Amino acid sequence: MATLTITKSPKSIANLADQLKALGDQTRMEIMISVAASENQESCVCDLTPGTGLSQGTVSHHLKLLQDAGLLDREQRGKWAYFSITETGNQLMKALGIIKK
Amino acid sequence: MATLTITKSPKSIANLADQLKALGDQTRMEIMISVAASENQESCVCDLTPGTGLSQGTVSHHLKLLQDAGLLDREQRGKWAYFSITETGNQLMKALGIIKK
DNA sequence: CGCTCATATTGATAAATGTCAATATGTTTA
DNA sequence: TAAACATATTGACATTTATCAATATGAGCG
Repeated sequence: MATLTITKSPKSIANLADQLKALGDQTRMEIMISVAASENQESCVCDLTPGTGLSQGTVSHHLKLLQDAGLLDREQRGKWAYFSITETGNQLMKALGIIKK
Repeated sequence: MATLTITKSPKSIANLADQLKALGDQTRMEIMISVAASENQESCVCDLTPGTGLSQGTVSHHLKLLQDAGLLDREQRGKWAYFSITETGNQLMKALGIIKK
């Protein structure tokens, strides 16, 4: 027998695979980092769009994917939609060593 | 400024995104776990195929993707090709809490 | 209320991905 | 060397994905 132990249930494995799928994309990874690195750990679409070189609609689409994966939260404040890293997202980014502390 | 620190270079970020993309798939995640959990942390295609419910060719394809992402090593021994988790793959699986120790 | 601004959605399109069946490659064995 | 076995590759196909331009939605403001 192997000395290691599988620590996750099939369900959480599937869930994790979904999260990794969301993060396993250059654009979305950059978005997550950008949000994490921004003031108050939150950004609106208008802040995120320029850095990607993509259209506003496309960025909105990626944000939705990250949101669906449970990695980003969305909050509407006035005209702006603010996206912030969820606790899940934070844990994942930390576990991967992308962000520290 | 955010209190957190981005700890990776753009290049290693891209590299990590590639690894996550490889792991962010139910089938490939199961393959990785299966390899990790197997005797000597290695498996041949014939051992891995039945569990997936997929054709031999398809499993071979997924194994190649995992290999290309640097998560699996391949070693030919006689007629069999043995796949084992690379150090990189091991670190990633541990970081994600999929395997322990 | 009508305008403007920020974001979301839609429809279209091209590219990437997952899959299989069939075939090719490479290795051992008779 | 021929046959058998394990794996890889190829070609085809359906599905998913990334993307944009255009349009819709929704919120504040004049």
